[in-house]
Amino acid sequence: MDCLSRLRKNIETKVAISDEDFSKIASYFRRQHLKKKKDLLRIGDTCDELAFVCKGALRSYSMDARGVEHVVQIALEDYWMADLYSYLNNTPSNIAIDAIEDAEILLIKYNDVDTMCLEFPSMERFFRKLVEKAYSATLQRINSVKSLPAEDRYKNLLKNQPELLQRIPLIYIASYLGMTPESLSRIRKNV
Amino acid sequence: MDCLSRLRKNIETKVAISDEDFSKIASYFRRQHLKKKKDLLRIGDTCDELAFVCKGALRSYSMDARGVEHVVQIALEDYWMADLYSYLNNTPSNIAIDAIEDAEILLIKYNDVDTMCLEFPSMERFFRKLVEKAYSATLQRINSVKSLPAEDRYKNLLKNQPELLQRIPLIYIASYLGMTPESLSRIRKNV
DNA sequence: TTTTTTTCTTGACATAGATCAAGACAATTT
DNA sequence: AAATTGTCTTGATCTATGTCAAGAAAAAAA
Repeated sequence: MDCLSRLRKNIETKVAISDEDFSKIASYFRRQHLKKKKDLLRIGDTCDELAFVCKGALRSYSMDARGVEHVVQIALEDYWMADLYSYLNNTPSNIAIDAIEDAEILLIKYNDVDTMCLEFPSMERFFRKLVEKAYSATLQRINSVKSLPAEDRYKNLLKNQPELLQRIPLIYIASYLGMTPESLSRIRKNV
Repeated sequence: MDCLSRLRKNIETKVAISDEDFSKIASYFRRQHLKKKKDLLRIGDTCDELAFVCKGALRSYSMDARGVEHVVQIALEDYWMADLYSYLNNTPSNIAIDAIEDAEILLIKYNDVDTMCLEFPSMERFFRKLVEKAYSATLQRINSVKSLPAEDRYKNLLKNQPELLQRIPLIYIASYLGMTPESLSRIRKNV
């Protein structure tokens, strides 16, 4: 399936749109290919775009005082990725975004999101619902990082997002789950 | 300041509204008093309302397998609180919400949020921006729980939300920060 | 005020998970 | 195919933070 069809399908999981509206909506996006390991956003840059993953995988990560990377999010097909914090607060980003598989993405400027949402109220609704869902999932994740031992966090991922474990190197998964690769390896041996 | 004025001011930090529209918007909300320690939502119930705090303080928390409470969020005046996850997935809530200070709140049914947003596009925009901000803050929080030692998490809270430390018992703060009261006490002794 | 309950502190000890190190694979690149 | 780089595993050890216990202080209830 091509990039724009995926986008349309993704939007239509939440709101209905006409062919005519969709073609105008689509024109706000630009397509980009991102080779594995290439950056979409560097730490220190200001993020002003939102990415929709059509193919491949992106990850966002921060770096702590000792230079250790911490994976914040992993986005496979049909997921959206950005550093909202950097944009909303107009501050340099403290996270980076890169591709962990060759990726096809659609990009839209945040300013254009706002414009588009005024032009198409159903897109305003779409983004509200999209962010609501992402927000609620992230609160669940905070809760799991704080209240579950490493093994349970791994088991939950296995149950809820098995595809990640099949596609993404364990070093990234470990970091996403908030543990070291060594710990994850030992946990997997026991499960 | 009365409850509805606070609500209006909160909305107007993000979008403009006329007197006429606001009075219709206000009519979607109902006011409630919640005494300290009283529940707004119990674990296992389905959450179908969104709360705006006019006065006092709410907290949401989960309970782990051993019966230990984990504070997910603390909401002082002008903050919104709900278990979005329960509503969006129509599942029994795995978090509870109660008052940690006597509270005045405004409640609105989620279904009414959707209706209201169709009637007033600026409210759709308001909620999109509200949730965007909450989402980005929550991602930052995940990152801090995963990448910072307990002492740094405490220092960040001290810098960013000093009011919490003045008003809220440290047992809740500790849990919110993802540590035990004992650890927080020792950290505070050293800072 | 007195009593009861809740919150906070401190010490002794335990432990989940981190760190360090080294080797085995696996996947890219040349 | 060989060389290089990236990923995964395993063992030995360490450490930040948790757990348990007990008392002090503060707040709420009687």
